[in-house]
Amino acid sequence: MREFEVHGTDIYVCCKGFDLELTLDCGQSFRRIVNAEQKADGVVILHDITEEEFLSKWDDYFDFKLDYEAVKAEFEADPTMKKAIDFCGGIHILKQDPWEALISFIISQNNNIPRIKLIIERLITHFSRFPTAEDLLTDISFARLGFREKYLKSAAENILSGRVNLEEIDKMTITNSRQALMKISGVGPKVAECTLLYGFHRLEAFPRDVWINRALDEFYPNGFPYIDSKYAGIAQQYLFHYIRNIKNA
DNA sequence: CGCCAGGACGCCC
DNA sequence: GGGCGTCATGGC
Repeated sequence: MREFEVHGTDIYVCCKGFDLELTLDCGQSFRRIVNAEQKADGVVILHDITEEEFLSKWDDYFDFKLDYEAVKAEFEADPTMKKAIDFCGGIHILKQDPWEALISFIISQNNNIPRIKLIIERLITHFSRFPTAEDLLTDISFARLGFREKYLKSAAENILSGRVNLEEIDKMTITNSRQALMKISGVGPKVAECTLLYGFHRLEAFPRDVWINRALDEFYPNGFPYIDSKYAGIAQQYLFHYIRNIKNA
């Protein structure tokens, strides 16, 4: 749980263990939408916002109200998770816009993070905003999406027709929400899971990408002990960042 | 030249 | 149900 103070147009937030840069650049988000800086351990300044904006938006975006120290304590009984948490336990799971998470993770498939960021940057530069469904139905060949272009158009069509309704998905059981998202061509189990975790903040969602599968094969040949935790997605994020970065260290 | 990147699809058996 | 080639693009 966080505490905060208002200083003019800035908000000072103190949230034990939180690491801003790690959270923003650990592969869950592909663009920076906040003007903020880390001042000390767990202390962050959010610039140019009001208290109302903090409480209605950024407090949820950064998931400041969940007690991550308690969540981590649950996972630390496992030696590999202990190492991962020591390495990157400052990560919070961002609560991003569901539409943006959906589109971003469709782009992410069989792609690398720098190029995902580049493609999203091209789209935003062209449309002067994160692309809407209508935007995506125009000529977007400039973005050089490759085979993913048709998948973005499928997403846009399904949203505009109402066949896929993000507001309804938000209220569904996770099993039904997975099924609903996968009605979009180009959305399989992994993209659906990422959309649920990072867009709908379903912290029990557990995306399995190539890195997580490597980590599971290497460290958990008999199964991941926290796969059914209500916070499995948080454990997944620690493991993901750990396995990706420890190898080249 | 090859292999890989926060996968999904279509086709095969 | 599982296995495998293919799909654009770009970095190394």
